[in-house]
Amino acid sequence: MSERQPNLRERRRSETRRLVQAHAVRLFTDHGYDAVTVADVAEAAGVSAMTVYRHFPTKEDLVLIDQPAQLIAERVAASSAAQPLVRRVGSALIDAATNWTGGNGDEQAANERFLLDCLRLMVSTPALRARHLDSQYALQQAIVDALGYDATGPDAAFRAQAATSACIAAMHTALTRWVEDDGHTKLPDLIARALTASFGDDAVATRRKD
Amino acid sequence: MSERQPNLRERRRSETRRLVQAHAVRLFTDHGYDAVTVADVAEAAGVSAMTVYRHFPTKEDLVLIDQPAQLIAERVAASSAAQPLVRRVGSALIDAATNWTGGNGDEQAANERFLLDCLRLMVSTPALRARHLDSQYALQQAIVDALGYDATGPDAAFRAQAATSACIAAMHTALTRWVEDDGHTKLPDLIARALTASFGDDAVATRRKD
DNA sequence: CACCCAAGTGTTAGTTACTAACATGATGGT
DNA sequence: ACCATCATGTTAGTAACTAACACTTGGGTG
Repeated sequence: MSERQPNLRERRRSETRRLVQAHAVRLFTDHGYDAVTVADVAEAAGVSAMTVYRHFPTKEDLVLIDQPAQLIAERVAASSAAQPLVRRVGSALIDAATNWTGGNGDEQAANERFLLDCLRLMVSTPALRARHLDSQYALQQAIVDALGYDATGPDAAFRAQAATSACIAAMHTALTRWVEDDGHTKLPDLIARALTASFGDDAVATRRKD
Repeated sequence: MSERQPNLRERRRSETRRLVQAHAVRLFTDHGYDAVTVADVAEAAGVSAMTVYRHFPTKEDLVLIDQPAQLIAERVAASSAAQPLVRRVGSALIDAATNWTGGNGDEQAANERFLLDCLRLMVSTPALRARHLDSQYALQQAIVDALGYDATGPDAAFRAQAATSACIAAMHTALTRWVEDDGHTKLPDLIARALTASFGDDAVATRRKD
């Protein structure tokens, strides 16, 4: 909390970015993603269409959320290589989700509501769903790199790819359910249940059986 | 092989469709998906741009392949409900892949080469990869329906969703590897290996332990 | 065989996402 | 006080689609 010295320019920039995105999600939610043009969003936010594109490369990016891929990858890399693959990845995913949705401030609650709005759109709109799935594909690559099985041979790398993709798919199912429940169920719990349903009890139960 | 009585119109129609798609995949492979316009494809195929859109709703559909979702769903529905979820789904996927890539005629070999070209584009082009992942999402819904766990309660349905999505993700990893190997390794074997890496030996070994 | 309907195709005009290039006004350091 | 830089606006252009209308041709019907 010490590098709090953003320029006026930077503050303005991130503020318009936030404004544009907020108006976009609201309009998309109210009238449907396809029925709202980028020009509409720009007008609602009081900027030009070009400014929207300067902040968000595509219309889809107005809704897509950056998952903390960096954070997840770090946790995976830090995990013990002695554990089975699915547990290494699964634990990292649960861990990251805890830090992601946790917190109980006022701002945090608003953030979570916004996040749920975005995810609702992502699940229901084909174009957004497709892009979101592809971004999880990128997350998969980051995790596989962090696992460090590339050098062990092509077969080990293949197994790492397979196990990681399966874990992420289970997490995606949990995410979908989380949205359907409007965020009432705790996300980490949902992920743990999804992993258990896919890989069995021993893939998740980190508390016993060290 | 007995309902061979297609109209001349229908034959012409499917022939132009095939022609357009073949030229499209060739051009995309040679110059890159983004560098080729729909007008280019139309010109190469000797038709108007409008005709291309009449056969393929979007440019992406020129490359996307219909996976035999119907076939897979039927096999899942026919499998014994006593088996664990991942084995029910996994066996169906392996089974379907066997019937899909099998065969050894001349036409079959050409089909497989075309299929590999399409998949290569799907893996390397972001827009196509995203759409492909979304189509597998649709496959997931079909499989979950076929599993028949919807009526058993919301928790069972959630477990079915999770396990199915994980299986499909593993299959997708196998598909990607298959493309990288240019189809040299047998696809069913790759799927089996991916499933084993994710879920352990007992998820696949159908030969012993009935 | 003549007739007519419908299907496949072409043409044109329009919308929308997105890009490139240049102009302008404000910010921030010197 | 001065100037470079950055955020933004404006304009013009490309390409993926869509809608509407006209034309040709295969195919069934009298």
